Parts: sequence; C-alpha cells; structure tokens
Amino acid sequence: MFNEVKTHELTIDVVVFTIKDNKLQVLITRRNKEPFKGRWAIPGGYIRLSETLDDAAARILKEKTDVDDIYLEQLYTFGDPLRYPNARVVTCAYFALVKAEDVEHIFTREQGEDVAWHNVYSLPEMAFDHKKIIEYSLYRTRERLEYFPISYKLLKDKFTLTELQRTYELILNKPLDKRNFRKKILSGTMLIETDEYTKSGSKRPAKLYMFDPDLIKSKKGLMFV
Amino acid sequence: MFNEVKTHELTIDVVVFTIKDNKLQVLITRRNKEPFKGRWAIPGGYIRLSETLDDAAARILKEKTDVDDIYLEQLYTFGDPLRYPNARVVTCAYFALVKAEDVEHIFTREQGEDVAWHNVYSLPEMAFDHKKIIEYSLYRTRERLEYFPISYKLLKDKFTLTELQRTYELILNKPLDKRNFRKKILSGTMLIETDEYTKSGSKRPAKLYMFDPDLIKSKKGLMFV
DNA sequence: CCAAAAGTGTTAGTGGTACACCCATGT
DNA sequence: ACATGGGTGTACCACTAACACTTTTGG
Repeated sequence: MFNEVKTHELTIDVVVFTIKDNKLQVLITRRNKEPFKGRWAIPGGYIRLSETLDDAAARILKEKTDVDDIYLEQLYTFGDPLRYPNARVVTCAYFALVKAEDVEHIFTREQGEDVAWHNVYSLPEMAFDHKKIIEYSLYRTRERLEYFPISYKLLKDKFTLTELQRTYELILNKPLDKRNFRKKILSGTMLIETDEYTKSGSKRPAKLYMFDPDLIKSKKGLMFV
Repeated sequence: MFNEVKTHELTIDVVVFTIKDNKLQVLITRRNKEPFKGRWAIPGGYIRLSETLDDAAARILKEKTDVDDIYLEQLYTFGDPLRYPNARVVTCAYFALVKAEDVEHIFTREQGEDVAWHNVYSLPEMAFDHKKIIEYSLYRTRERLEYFPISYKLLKDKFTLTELQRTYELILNKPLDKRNFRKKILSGTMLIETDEYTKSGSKRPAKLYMFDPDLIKSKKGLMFV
C-alpha cells in the first residue's frame, strides 16, 4: 500500500547554537561526499525505526558534540522537491542550544578539520537549503527568548547579569539598555540570586545568578508539544 | 545508500477550520480502512514526487473541500514510532482556515456520510494522534491571531465588526469586550471601512469592513517561511 | 588615583482593561 | 413604543524606553 511513495527519504538536520568567543556561533560540518562535496552543511542523519524524531535529533547531536543537556526543539520540515539534487529528500529540521563549556572538546576531538563553529551572522556558502534553515532557527530562537528562559542552556549554571544581557544581545543582534534589561529580568521570577560573586580579574565583582530550576520545569509545560 | 530507512512513510495531514453555525468547526472524515476503521480522522494523503509539502497539503485540502483560497500553514511533524500501529508513518501536519460560504457544498457532495464538520471544543474519539494535532492547530491559530489578520480567511470579504469579534471569540474561546476590541482593531491599519451597511433584518444596520489586501500581502512577508 | 565593569531610579509615553449608556432600525 | 443589536469614551494600571552617575575592585 505504500509503494507509490517509497522514493521519499526523510532525514533530520540540526542547527546547533552556542556562544563562544563573544559570538553567536553555529556548528557546521564539511561534507565528504556528493552532493555538495566540500561544502559546509549542518549536521544531519537518518531516523531509526524505534526512535521518535526528537530522539533522533538528540542522538545526531550527541554523535557530533557529545553533549546531551541541551535545549532542542523541532523547527520546520523542508520538502521542496528541488532542495536535494537528484533525489527527493525531505528533512525535519531541529535547532539546539548548547553551553560553550560543554563543547570545548570538539576541536581537539575532530582536529578542526571537518567540523567548525561559525559566526551565525557571517555564514559561508552552505549546502542545500541549510542557510535558510539556520536563519529560520535564529528567528525562532528570538521568538522563544521573549517569553521562555532558553538562554539558561547557553550559559554556565551561575552567571552574571552582564553575561546574561550579552547572550540576549548576541541572539537579538542589537544592544540593550543595561538598566531596563536588569529591571525586566529581575522583575520576573525566573532568576535566583546567589550569595556568590565573581572573583574579579581587576574590576568590581559581580553577583552571580542562577535560573530557578522549578520554574523552568513549569514553563516547559507551557510549550505545547 | 537510503535502503536502511525505506520503511519510514511520510504523509501529510490537514486540520481544516471553519466557522459555521456560530461554532468553530473542524473537518473530519470517517476512515473506511484499517487501522482505526470507522474512527474519525483528519484528512490526509501522500506527497507526490514533484510537489512541495505545501502543494501536497493544498491538493489534499482541495480534494476534500474543493476550495483553494485558504490560509495554510505547516504545523509540526509528528513521528512517534507508536503513533501508527504496525508501521512507521511520520506525518507532516498542516492547518488551514476556510470560509464557511466556500464549503457549504460539502455535505451535498458527500451526503454527509464520510465527512463532517465538528465543533472543535467537543471532539469525538479520533484515530491516531489526530486529537493532539487538532489541539495544537488551535493553539497555533490563537498565536497567529495575536499579530496576523488570519481571520480574514474565515469571513466573507465584507463583514461587520461584530462578526469579526465573534470570530476572535470562537478561536480564543472567551468573550471579548466590545469597546476594547473595536478600539484595538481600528487602531491598527489592517481594516478598511467601506461605505456599505448590512441591510438589516430587524435592527440597526452595521457598517461593513474589509481587510486591506496590500497590508495582508506585506504582512505575509513577516512570516518567516 | 586611575581604569574597568557593576550597580542603581525617574519620567514620559504607550497599550491593556474595566466599565454603561445612547442610537438606528424593523415590527 | 419597544426590542434588538450597533456604536461610542474615559480612567487606571502596567509595561516600555530613554537616559547618567556612583561604587567597588585591582593594579
């Protein structure tokens, strides 16, 4: 009964964001086979029979980065017949946020040859429709940022308000007013103040904050899927 | 190279909303084969090789309803391995809004046997995960309603403010304040006032409004995909 | 004492919400 | 004249945006 559609393939592609070197970066890999051999692409793979789509995306990400404490969300399914040369490959795209400290090892492990972090605001030529997928991921990340504390997945457990503000600025790609940012963030209930301070390297110590883990759990229920 | 994944099937399912009999209704069809034979389901089908996913969704919808002036948006891709008994069927779900006047013929055409409109707030038992898909469609429709005039696809070209308000109330499932609604809607630029009035059937005539077609076109550009 | 980042309040404008009465028409 | 839905304005509150100086530390 399904024979007439056996020629569609379904893949998963994952856009991975991190903040590194004071830039919002995306994980890209160099393709070692046709089509688009030699071009940069986002990580992808196939779905195993027993996996949900979310599981497949998490597995693909873990294979590339060896992290699993991530924010991961399905983005959109791209199925233009012309997106993949000489085949019909539909891809279900995901995007993920990972902590910089958790992905320090990537270059050592892969010798920086086939996998790289790249500034999201100056992407190289990409294979397939991957540039569009990255741009849409960024758009969605911005949407999420407005009402969900996704930035906690990009930062260390304890962080300063300046670091948090910098995260917002890199995602939104615009400067924010310090006082308004603090007022807004602190008027919410998602942050808890610790009694620790940065042991400063030549300036005034800054108070460290954490996200309230209970609140993050309860907010997750608000996301529909 | 693709053999290991030949067992995944990809389908399209479409949630179709309309407003009819002063209720927000969903189009459902009765399944005439296993699995879930006899259960209600949302319309679905396969993707042809030359079609985009959007085209496939529009075609499936046209086959069922014979309308093509619709709002249509990709919703989410559902791929739980257990969602479809004894097979791995991943579905890319869409939702659509159609005008009641354009779908009046559905019952005549199909004798109301295998296809029906059903109040979205009191759904019968549904096949597969279709109830979840409908609920998520409703959630997304509400999100869209906040900043995009999607309701123009549910109404006649010319409509009264009361009719527009009723559309919002049915989608949001809560009453709205008449003065605040009018103030907000009219302070935007999406409505244009006509100089026509309802030829009243026993009450004061109401002014008719239209959506500004240029503005709708420009707003479409704001939707990312 | 200087450099560097941390921290802190007020004002004006905008948008949301709550709320009650008169108007135009058909019967 | 009455029943029915159409149409209108104001006051309060909460949130946003613009804006500049003092504090704490290390060197």
